[in-house]
Amino acid sequence: MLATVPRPADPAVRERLVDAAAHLLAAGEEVALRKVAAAAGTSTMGVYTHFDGMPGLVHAVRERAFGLLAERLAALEPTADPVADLVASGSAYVGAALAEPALYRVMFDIDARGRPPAAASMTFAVLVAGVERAVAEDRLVPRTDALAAATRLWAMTHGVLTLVLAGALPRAALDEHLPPMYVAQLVAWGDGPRRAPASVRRGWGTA
Amino acid sequence: MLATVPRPADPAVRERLVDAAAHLLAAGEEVALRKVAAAAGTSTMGVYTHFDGMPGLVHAVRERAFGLLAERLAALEPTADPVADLVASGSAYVGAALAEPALYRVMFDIDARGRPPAAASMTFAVLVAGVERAVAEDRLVPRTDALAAATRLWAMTHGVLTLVLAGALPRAALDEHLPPMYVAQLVAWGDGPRRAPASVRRGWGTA
DNA sequence: CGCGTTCGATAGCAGCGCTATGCATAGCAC
DNA sequence: GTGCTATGCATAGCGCTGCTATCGAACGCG
Repeated sequence: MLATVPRPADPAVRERLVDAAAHLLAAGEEVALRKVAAAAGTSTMGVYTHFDGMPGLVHAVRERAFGLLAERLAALEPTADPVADLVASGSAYVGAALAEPALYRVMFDIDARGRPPAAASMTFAVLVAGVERAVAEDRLVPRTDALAAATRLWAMTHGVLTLVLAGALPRAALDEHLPPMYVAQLVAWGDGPRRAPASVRRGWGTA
Repeated sequence: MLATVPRPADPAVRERLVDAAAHLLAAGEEVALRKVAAAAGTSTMGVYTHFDGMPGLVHAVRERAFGLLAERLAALEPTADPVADLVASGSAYVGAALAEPALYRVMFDIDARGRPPAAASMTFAVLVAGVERAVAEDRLVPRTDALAAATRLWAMTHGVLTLVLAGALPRAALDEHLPPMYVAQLVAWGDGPRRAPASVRRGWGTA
């Protein structure tokens, strides 16, 4: 039958391709097949042996970006105040996006049909853990589970961020709106639970 | 000097080009120069005489899309409850985006260097008017001006929406998260004003 | 009517992602 | 060590992209 063993692909080439793509992205240049290959010191075929064409390469870049973001968030030192820590986490998230806007765009590219990379859930897990800690210390509005609260914080941050990156809102909107949004969303300043009226509760997505 | 008058460009061609582009977008097909020109029954040059190349055509499509969205929102009949009207407005916004996801993507394409089209501010103005009405009837959290509240509602909706469109959140997230987010953000269920602690107030965007 | 000016059609260019082909090489059998 | 095989990687080419140079035709005015 099959007697011999295939020649292994060079992992360094793969690494260099992802590096090159990320570098082009950070430099604001277009991430094109020939450019990436040239910058990685290889030929265009490497993108097809190591990845599944350009979409595969971009997916790898997103994977790495989410991994780095998760590390960055997990590296934040927790303080005595879990709510302040959530805010710091959000601030770090925004800071990372502003530092490399093109990378953030690719990470959440709406056209990316492929499901978000595995590392994305790791990033989200960091946020959920922070919310759970705040819940454990009774700092949040009751009746809101950690997963839902984390999702909402994420969506709010992402919403303001993308509008700023798209130029629809000025950069100052981040400082102006995100803090009060966070507060209104999750912090209970000593008062009780609230319920939404029925008119607010239905008719959003699936009609 | 100049004695004669230039031959006028046919406005119908321009119209047909925008139509064709929007139709391709709605059909999920790629909006390519030759496809648009063929669908509009003209040549590729029309895109350069009526617009400034493909980016210009796309800009025109966004302009039209924002205009239609503004009309759609303004057409909602106001009820006695301004807060419920705001919710209905948000629901209509989400419905429009879900009906034509590709169009919504183009409208808020983060790569669009050109500033958002003029019609976008008209769409936003409808939302601001709704919030102002709620403010006038004392239905909102005090200390929040209408412009800021409208911006936050917009950002929240846009955030959840884009995450859903990107596949990062299930479609059910719209129904699950947006209503409580709206409520937490703007409705005062009979209690007083709140203030964010200093730790939450700084360090977001511009550090 | 004739003129000037612009529209819009055609052809070609550089670049894109992708694939078919060819060669060199890494690993196993002996 | 030697031969074989399967794979990684390089090259060339295809069909497509947006864009531009060129040119004939249509229009409005004097």
